Amino acid sequence: MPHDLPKAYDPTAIEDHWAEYWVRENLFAQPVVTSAAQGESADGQPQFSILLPPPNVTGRLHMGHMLNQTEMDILTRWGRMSGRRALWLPGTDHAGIATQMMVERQLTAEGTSRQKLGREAFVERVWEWKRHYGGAILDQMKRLGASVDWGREYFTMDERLSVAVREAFVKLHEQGLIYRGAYIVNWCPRCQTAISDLEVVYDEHKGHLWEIRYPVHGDDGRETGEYLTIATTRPETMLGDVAVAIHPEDERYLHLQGKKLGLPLGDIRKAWREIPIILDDWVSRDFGTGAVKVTPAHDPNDFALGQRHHLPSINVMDDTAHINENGGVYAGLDRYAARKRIVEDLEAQGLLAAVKDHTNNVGHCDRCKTVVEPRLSTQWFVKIQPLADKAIEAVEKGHIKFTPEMYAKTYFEWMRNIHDWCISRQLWWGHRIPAWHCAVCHKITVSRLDPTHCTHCNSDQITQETDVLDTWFSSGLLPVSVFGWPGITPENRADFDTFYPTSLLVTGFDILFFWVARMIMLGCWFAGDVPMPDGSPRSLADSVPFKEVYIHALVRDANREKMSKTKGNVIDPIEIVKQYGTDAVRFTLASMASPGTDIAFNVERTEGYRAFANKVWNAARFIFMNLDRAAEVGIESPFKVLRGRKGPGGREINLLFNLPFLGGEIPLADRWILAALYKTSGEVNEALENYRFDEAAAAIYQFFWGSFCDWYLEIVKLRLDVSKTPSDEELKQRELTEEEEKALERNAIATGALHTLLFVFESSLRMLSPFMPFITEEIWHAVFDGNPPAKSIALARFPRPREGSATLAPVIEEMALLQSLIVEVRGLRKEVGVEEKAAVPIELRADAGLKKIAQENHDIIERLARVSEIRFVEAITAGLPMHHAANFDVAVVYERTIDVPAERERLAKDIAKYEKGLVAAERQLGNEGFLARAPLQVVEGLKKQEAETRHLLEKALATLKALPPDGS
RNA sequence: GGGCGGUUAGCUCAGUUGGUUAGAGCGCCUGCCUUACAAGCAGGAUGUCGGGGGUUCAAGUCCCUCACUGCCCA
Repeated sequence: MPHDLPKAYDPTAIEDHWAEYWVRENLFAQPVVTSAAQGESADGQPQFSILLPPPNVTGRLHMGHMLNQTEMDILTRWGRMSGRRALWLPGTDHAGIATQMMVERQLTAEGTSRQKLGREAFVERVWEWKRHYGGAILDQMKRLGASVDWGREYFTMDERLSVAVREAFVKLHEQGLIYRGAYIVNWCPRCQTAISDLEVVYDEHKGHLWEIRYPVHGDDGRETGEYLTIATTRPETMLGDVAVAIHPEDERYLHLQGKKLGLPLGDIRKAWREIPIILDDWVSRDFGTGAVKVTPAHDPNDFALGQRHHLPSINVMDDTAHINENGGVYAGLDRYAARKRIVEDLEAQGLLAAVKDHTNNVGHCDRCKTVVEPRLSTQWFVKIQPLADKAIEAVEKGHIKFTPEMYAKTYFEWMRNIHDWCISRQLWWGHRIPAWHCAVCHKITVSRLDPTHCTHCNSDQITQETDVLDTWFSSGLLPVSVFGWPGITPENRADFDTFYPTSLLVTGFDILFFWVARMIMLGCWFAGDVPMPDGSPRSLADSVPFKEVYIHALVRDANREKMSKTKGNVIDPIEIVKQYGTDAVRFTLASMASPGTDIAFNVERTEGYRAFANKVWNAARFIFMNLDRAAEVGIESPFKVLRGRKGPGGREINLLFNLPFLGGEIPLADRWILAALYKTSGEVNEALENYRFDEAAAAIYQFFWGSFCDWYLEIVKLRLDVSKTPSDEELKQRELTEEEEKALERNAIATGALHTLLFVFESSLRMLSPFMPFITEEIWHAVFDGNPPAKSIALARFPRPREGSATLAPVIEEMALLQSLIVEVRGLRKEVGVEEKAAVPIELRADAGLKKIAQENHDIIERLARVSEIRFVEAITAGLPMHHAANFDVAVVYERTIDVPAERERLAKDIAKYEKGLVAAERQLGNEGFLARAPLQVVEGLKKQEAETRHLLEKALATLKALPPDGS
C-alpha cells in the first residue's frame, strides 16, 4: 500500500530504486532526430541541449562534479518538464596524461614499464583498463539521478569522434593553420612530454639568485682582467648560454659594447666558449646586476631574444632533464645536481660574486607537479589567431552569453593575448597525429586516411608521427562531433540541426580556457562550414557551440578552504549523500549556488534540507491519511475521479481546470494557497531562467514550508472532518436525519478541501521535482496509488503561472491581514503568559475590511490563535493587554497580570522605532525636491506609511500611559 | 607586475534600473510531545551595510579614496 509511509523520511530506502528505474526505463532518452528539424521538432517543440563536461575517465566524483551536475540536472529536468525537447549528453574524456600515468603506475607496481611493453601493447593495456574501470564516475552519476541520455554516451576516443579529430587536424593543416617547428615549450621531465602553457601551474619558491662573474675578453680573445657580473636563478643553464644581454642605456656596462665574454665552465679556462655581449631593451636594469645570460634553448624570453639577435640555440638537457652531451663535463647529471656542481666549480674559481635569497615563480606540471623545464623542442602548433578572432567576435556580438557576465572579460583578456597552441604530446595514449614522415624526401604527408606512400616522392618509406594530440583538441570538438560532424549529409543532418548550437554549457572557471574557449574557437571554425538546412551559408550566430555559458563557483569546505587531499578536508559526495540523501545535498548545493560566489559547503545546511525533505514526506503522510479516511466513507480521491482523462493532444491534464469545486464559493485560504502556488511557480521560472538556483530553491522552500505547511495545512484541518453517510439505497427508504444532513454537508466541504489540498500538493511536487527528484518521484507515485499519468514525475509538466494570476494578488493581501491578526494574538498570549493550551476571548477593533475577513474566518482565528471568542468592539476595554497594527487593535481578555516592566520596555522600543521612522518620513515629505522629483507612487507610499506610523505611535503612547505602575 | 572580484546579523549568504522602516537559512533565547512531522510547532533577540569623502530630493546600491581579502594571468 503506497499510502503507508514510515514516519520519518529515509532516503536510502528509496533512492537506489529510483536511480535504477530511471536508467532501466530509459526515461531521459532523446533519440537521434531523423526527420527535418531546426531547433524545433515538427510540432514546434523547442529544444534544450546541454553537454556534460566529460569527466576524466580516471576520475572519481567530487563535490565540484556534484554541483555541476546538480545545476545541469535541475535545468534539464525543468526544461523537459516545461515542454522542451531536452537532451543532456554524457560522456568521458580519455585524458591523455592522467590515464597514461595511472596505467604506468600499475605497470611499475608489476615490475614492468610501458617501454618494455611497447607502444601497441601499452595502448591495448590502457583500453583494457578503461573497459574495466572507466565507467566508475558515470556510475556515480547514475546514483545521483542525473537525467542524462545514457544511450548517447560517448568516449573521446570512440571511432566516430576520432574521425572528427582527424578531419579537424587535416583541415586546419590544409588551411595552413598547423605548423611544426622547434620552439620553446613547457616540458615535463617526468611525463616526458610537452605540455601547453595552460597546463603549467606556477608556485612561489624560495630560491637563490646567483651572481656570477664572466671574464671580459679583449679583441685578441684574451681576458682583460675585467669581469661582467650577471645574475641568474638557474646557473645550470649556463651550459647553453650564447650571449649576455644588457640594457642599451645602461651606462654601467656601455663601455663593454661589442666585447666578448668567456663562458666560465669547467676548470680548463682555455676551453671556455666565447659569447657576445648584446644590447636589448627587454633587459631590466633593476633586476640583479642588470646583466643577464641568454639561454635560448631553456627560457622563453631568452628564446625570443635569441631570435631577435640571430643567436644559435644550444639544448643542454635530455627528455628527463639530465644534462646531455652539450654539457661537456657535466653531461649525465640531473639538472639540480648539475646546478650544485657548477656553483661549486665557480666558487672554487672565485667567479661566484654573491648568492642572494630570491623568491621566484616556478612552473610545475599540472598533472604530476614536477618542475617544468622550458625546453627547445620540435612540436606541432595551431596558428590560433584566425580562430581566436572568430571566437572573440562571437562573444562580442552576443552570440554567446556568459553568466556571470564578468567571465566574458576574463575570456576576452585571454583571447586577445592568446599564443599559438602546442597540440602535440609525447604520449602513447591519445589521438595519434595523422602525419607521416618520409624517410626518403623527409617531407610530411598529412592525410584523412592512412597513406601507404609519401605524397611528395611516392616513396613507401613512411612512418606515422609518434606524437599524439592534446586531449583538449578532441574535447574541444565535442559540440560538433557528438552530433555527427564531419559526416553531415542532407539525409542525416536532422539531429545536428535540432541540437546544434547547444543551448547551454555549465562548467567551472578552471576550464574556461582549456575547454570553453577551445570549443568556441573550434566550434565556430568548423560548424561554420556546415550549410544551413536550406543550403544557405551558416552565420556566426548559428556556428557557436552553445548560446550560453554558465560558470559556477568552487565548492569549498565549511571554513572556505579549498578542498584538497593534502589538507584532508575533501568531502566525498557519495558519503554525504549516503548520510543525508541525494535530494538534501542537491538542495544544499542549489540553494547556495548564487552566481559568482564560492560555496562554503556546510553539512549543517544539508541537515536543514534533510529536514525539509522530511517535511515534504510528512505533508504527504498527512494528506494520505486524510484521503484514506475520506475513502473509508466513500469519498474518492480527486485523482481517481479524473483518472484516465487526457487534455488536448493527449498531454497530461492540468487537473485544476477540471476541478468541480472551483465553480462554487472558494474559501479565502484556498484562493490564497492557489495564488501563492502560481506566484511561486512564476518566481521559480524566472529564477531558473537567470540561473538563480538559490532564489528558485528559496522560493520553493518558503512556499512549501512557510505557506503550504505552516498555514494552509493547519487551516484545512478544520475542513477535513468526514463521517459515514447513508447510501443512496438507504435514502430511497427514508428521510435524512438532521445529523446525517450535517454530515453530508461536512463531507462536501471536506471533498472541496481535499481537492485543493491534493492539487496544490501534487503541483508542489512537480515544482520541487527538478531539485529533489527522488522524494518527489516516490511520493508522486503514491499520490496516484502507483498508477500515475506518466512513468515519472520528470515527464509531467512543470507548474506554470496561470494567465491573469496577477489578479490573485489581492487575495494574498487579504490573507496577509488574517495572518497578521493571528500572529499578533499569538504574540500577545505569549507576552501575558497565557498557557499554551488555554483558549481565551479576544477583543478586536477592526476596519470594515478586516472585520468581514475575521467574521468569515473566525474558525481559523480560533484554531490557529487558540481563541475562544472574538468580540468585535469599537474600542478595546481599558486595561487589557493589546497590540496595534495598521488596520486593527487587538487584545486578549485575560486576567493574569501582565509583566509591566517588560511591557513598558517593549512599548518604549516600539515608540522609539516609530518616532525614528516618523522623523525620517516627515523630513523627506517636507523636502520640496523630493515632492517635485520622486515618482508619485513613492511619495504616496511614504505618505501612507507616515500616517500608519503616526497612528501606531499614538496608540503605543496611549497604551504606555494606561499601564499600571510597576509592581501592581 | 597586469587583470577581475569580495567586505551586509554570531556563521553562510541574498539584496533587481538608486525609492517606503535592509532580508533568508543556520545558530541563539523562551514556551510547547497542539494525533503529518521534536528532522516538529509557536514566540523572540541580533546590523554605524569595511573606513573616509562625493553625487543626488533620496545611497547597502553610483563615483573617488584608503584598508583588508580572494582569484586569474605573467
